[in-house]
Amino acid sequence: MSPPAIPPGEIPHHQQSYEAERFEVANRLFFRLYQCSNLLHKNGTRYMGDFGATTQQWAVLGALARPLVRIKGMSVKELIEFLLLSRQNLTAVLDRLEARSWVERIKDPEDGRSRLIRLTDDGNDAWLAMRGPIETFYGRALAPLTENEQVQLVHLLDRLKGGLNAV
Amino acid sequence: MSPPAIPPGEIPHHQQSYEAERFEVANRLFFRLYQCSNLLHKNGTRYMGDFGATTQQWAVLGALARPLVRIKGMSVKELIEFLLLSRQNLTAVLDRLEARSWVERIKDPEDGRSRLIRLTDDGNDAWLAMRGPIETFYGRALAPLTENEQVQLVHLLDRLKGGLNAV
DNA sequence: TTGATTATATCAATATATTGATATAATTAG
DNA sequence: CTAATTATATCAATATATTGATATAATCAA
Repeated sequence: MSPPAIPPGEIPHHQQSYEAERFEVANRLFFRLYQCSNLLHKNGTRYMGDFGATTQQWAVLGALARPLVRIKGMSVKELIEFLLLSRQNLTAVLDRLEARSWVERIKDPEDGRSRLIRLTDDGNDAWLAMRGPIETFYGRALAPLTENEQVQLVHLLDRLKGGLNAV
Repeated sequence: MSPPAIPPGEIPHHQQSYEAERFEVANRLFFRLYQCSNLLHKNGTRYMGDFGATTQQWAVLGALARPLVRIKGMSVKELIEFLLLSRQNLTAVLDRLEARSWVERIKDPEDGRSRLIRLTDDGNDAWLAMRGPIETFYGRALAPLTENEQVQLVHLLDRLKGGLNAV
């Protein structure tokens, strides 16, 4: 038997549905990402209620609380590249954190143009106090996933981040 | 040989590092989610530049363009539960979409209190035109993942959504 | 029918979040 | 030394995004 003729310029039916299926998977993937992000910010901020903090401030404090950064601080440019948000937006978040005395802007001894953002002692205390609710949040949010699945999800999100960055 | 004695009230060292490792995985997972979400909105909106639309409007149009919804429309309440954002926020997004004549609010024949949000013909045309850039965006963003990995990621995000919803 | 509930809308306050334009100061390259 | 670059900041406009309080109209339960 010879294969069925395909009219020129027309996409075979099985290939059309293949393309459609690929789109459906991608669409579902990004919509789930969208939903998870909405829930992360909505419920995450709720968990930070006792501190009057938001998930954005949580992210900044978390970045600055890392062992090596805790002492040296981090430049605005580094924070922007790490958190992936705009300079103007980060400035506003830092202003609020500075107004609460949770972070301070100090001069970079190695580059006069640069200013280093550093956690204050108050900011460090706040971060340590937040760790409790954050651990509870993590535990509950990740309850449906095994430890292996969590590691796997981190790897996949890592790759997705690379793709989204190069888009 | 007897096992080493563990001082009461003190957590054994190997268990401490286990807990710390668990937290690290969770922390990395949610930070990757945070970064991916930032990139999705930042670059996604850039891809919608020709239409002057945002990722939020993209999400709403996508929800309303689905086969069964296209004709009947969707109540505000259903949209809120689907998109997982606040009523006040959705109202503002719908106001902008209505001002552009991309959606319309019609009375629900089955419930006088409810109003159905429906895509207009203009809105449907806009959505169809957006499909091109969206497919390009999806293709590039998912380039680092195999088809199997994409399906797997959808499943894992599905579970994560469940956890985040119950948190 | 009265009363509670439900669906939506609106107003206000606050915090993100983007792009674009402009400004200042410090470093670096020529 | 001069000029270009770099790092940050600021102002403006617009679009999300939240909670809380208030209002209106329709449905539903008693």
